Order: sequence, then structure tokens, then C-alpha cells
Amino acid sequence: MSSALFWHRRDLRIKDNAGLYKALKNNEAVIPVFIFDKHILNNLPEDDQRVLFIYGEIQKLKEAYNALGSDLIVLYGDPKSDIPSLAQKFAVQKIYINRDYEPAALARDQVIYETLQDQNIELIGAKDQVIFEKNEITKDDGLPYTIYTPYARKWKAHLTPYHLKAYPTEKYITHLKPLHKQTLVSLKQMGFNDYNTQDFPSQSTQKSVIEKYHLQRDIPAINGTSRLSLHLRFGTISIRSLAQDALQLNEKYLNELIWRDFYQTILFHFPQTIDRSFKPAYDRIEWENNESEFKAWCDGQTGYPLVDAGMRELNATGFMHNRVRMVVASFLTKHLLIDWRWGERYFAEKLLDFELASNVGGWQWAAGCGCDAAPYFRVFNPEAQQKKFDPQLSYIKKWVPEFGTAAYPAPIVDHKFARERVLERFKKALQP
DNA sequence: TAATTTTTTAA
DNA sequence: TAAAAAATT
Repeated sequence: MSSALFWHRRDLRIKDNAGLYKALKNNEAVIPVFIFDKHILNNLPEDDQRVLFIYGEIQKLKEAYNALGSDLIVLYGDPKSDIPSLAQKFAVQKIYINRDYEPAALARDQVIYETLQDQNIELIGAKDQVIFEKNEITKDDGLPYTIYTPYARKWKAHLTPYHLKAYPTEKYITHLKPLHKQTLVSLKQMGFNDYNTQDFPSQSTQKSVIEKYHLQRDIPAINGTSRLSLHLRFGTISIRSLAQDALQLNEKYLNELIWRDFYQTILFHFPQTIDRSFKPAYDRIEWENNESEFKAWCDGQTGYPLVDAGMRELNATGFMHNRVRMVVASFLTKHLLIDWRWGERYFAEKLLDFELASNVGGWQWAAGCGCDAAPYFRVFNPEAQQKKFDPQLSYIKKWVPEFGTAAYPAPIVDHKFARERVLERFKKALQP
């Protein structure tokens, strides 16, 4: 009787889980595992709401496994040593994972792969978090696409019902190893408090969010567009199920999911872009990087109400409407001439749905330095954006109630001056 | 998923 | 001379 480990990472669900399906199908006793990674957790503040979200999902997952007569083994430690030692403890020959494409995750998994190889244990990966990965969608010459539109065209041409089919883990669910329930490590033991300051959106709204997406994507006053992103980030919903619904309900939403695959693939092929511009010439830009202006941006005190509303929404809720993400990113990089990496890191710290590939891709797009980015001379006018997308001031009134009173700060920088300055500065850096 | 300036068009 | 189209950044 063959037994195996299934290591949950950013796929906190049983239903339609590719790697778990593979493990259950090919083994008779599968042991599910999750590890709270000390190296990651130690760098987070004790009130990090994402840890709270993950913890809640782990509790649910553990209960689901318990209801099936098994258990989720949860450790607080270092996967690089814990995974090999769990393999020894349970005497398994195989360990299954869903692939993760971030540079740090790839490096970690490679170390584990090599350790396991020495013990004669297989590490078996599956594609679960994207529809197409690695080299599945390439140009005719085999090189990765760096422009979204042709990538999306080929993505759609390649798509078959097979790619969207759910992996029926329930079919082999009896292949879970029967286990006694063990106590779950507490948040406190890991150095986190359990004070919940933010509401986590439910994934049950999937279809209605997708249906309305094209109506809401440019209206920041309506909550809703980013409500599924948190679940997609931690795998509490399946990308196949989302893409299936998007295909039937909303082309615009499907395109956003394709952007997600695109950025994940870009990061896989160009890992250096986590902290270097995709277009190297853009790393010659002389940024102003003014600390107090950066602080004003972070705090939502720039004197531009749409920018300030966005940043205050982010600080208060861990979300920001995507239209506003573009506006605040353009403002930071172009109006204030602050390095896109500063903004990227701030988003990484604050966004509940933070996802490295999309965040880096989005920031480089805004700064103009990314693949298929907006040309540098495309400078958003925050006032014009507000008039277009929040004409009734409903979003602004919600987050910047003092707007229009003497208590609201004057603009931190003049728009016309800033526009001319950035055009000149970027032009200078990009001269051959 | 831009904004602004310049030129052309049509009344 | 205002609106639309084109060019520029």
C-alpha cells in the first residue's frame, strides 16, 4: 500500500485541487500537510490580517479533513527541513505539491527536491494555480510572449474544456490516510494576535461578481471587483472554476484572469523583474524619492482626493479598487517621481490579495518600465480620472470626508508642473 | 485601461 | 469658432 504526503501551500482547498487529486489517485494513504513557514511569518507584523485569513482557512480545511476521518498535519517551522522529516516519519516515497512560480518558492522547492532525492523520495508537482504555465503559451518561435494582446489571443485559441475541468478529488477521497485529530498550533504560539480588524469577503459571491464585473470595474464607489482576488491568492477558490464561469458570463473578467496567467508566466521566465525593470533603460531614471512625499502618499494626504481615497481605503481595509490602484501608482511614480519599487513594497505589505507576479507586473505597467507597459508619456491626470470614474464624489466622500473643507491639504505637487517634470526626466533617462 | 496640444473640418 | 480628428508627449 503506497502512502504519500500532499503539501498544501497556496491551494487551501480540497475541491478541484490538481495536486491533491494526483496524490489521491495514485496512492492509497495520502497525508495532507500545511506548514506555517517561520521565515515568512517572522517578517510580518503581529496583526497581519493575511495570517489571520490563512489561519481561518486552515481551521476550516482541518475540519473538512477531520470530517473525512483524516487530519491536516499543521506545523510551524521550516519546510526545507520539515518536509523531509515528515517524509521519514510517515515513510512515504512520494510528496505531491502544486507548483508555485515565484523565485523564492522555486528556490525553496529546489532545495527540498534535492534533499528528498538523497532520501530516494519523489517530489511531484502539478499545475493548479493557473490555466496555462511555463511554455504552454509561446510565440511560434518558442519564446515567451511579452505582449499581452497576442498572448491572450493564443491563450483563448488553446483553451479547451479539458483545461477548465475540475479535478474530482471526491472520487478518490477514501484514499486519505485515516488519522487522529491533532491540536492546531495557535496564532499566539506563532507570535500573532487574533484580533480581526478586517472583513474577509466570502467566495460564495463568485458568479454575481463575475456577472457584474464589466459594470463595476471602473466605479471605485462600488465594492466588489476585487472580492475574489483574496480567495484566488490563497487557493480557496479554483482558477478553473473561475475561468469556466468567466468564459460563460463575462469576457472582460476572463481577460483579467488571462492577465494573471500572463504575469505569472512573465515572472517565471523573467524572475529578475521582481526588483529590476523589464526594460533596463528605465533603471536609469533619476527618482526624487522624497521620504516625506512618500509618507504623504502612504497616508492618503497628497491633496489629490482620488489618490488619497484609494490609499485610505487600502490602509483601512487591505483592498483597493483596481482603477484606483492604477491612479495611485501613476501618481507615485510620475507625479512624485518615487521609485516604483517603493510603491510595490507598500502594496505588498498592505494588500490582502497581494500576489507578487501581478503586483510587480501592475507597478511596472504603471511606471512604464514593464513588458507591454503603458508608454511613459501616458500620465494619468488624477482630477480627470476622478471626474470620469467618481463624478458624484461618492467614493471620495466615503474615504476623504474632509474634502472641500479647510482641513483638507493643498495638492502636494502641481499637476502641470509634475507632468512636465516627469516627461523631461523619463525622456532623459531613455535617451540612447 | 491617458492627457494635452495642434490641426482639420464643417457650419 | 466649436467640435472632431490627428499628432504629440
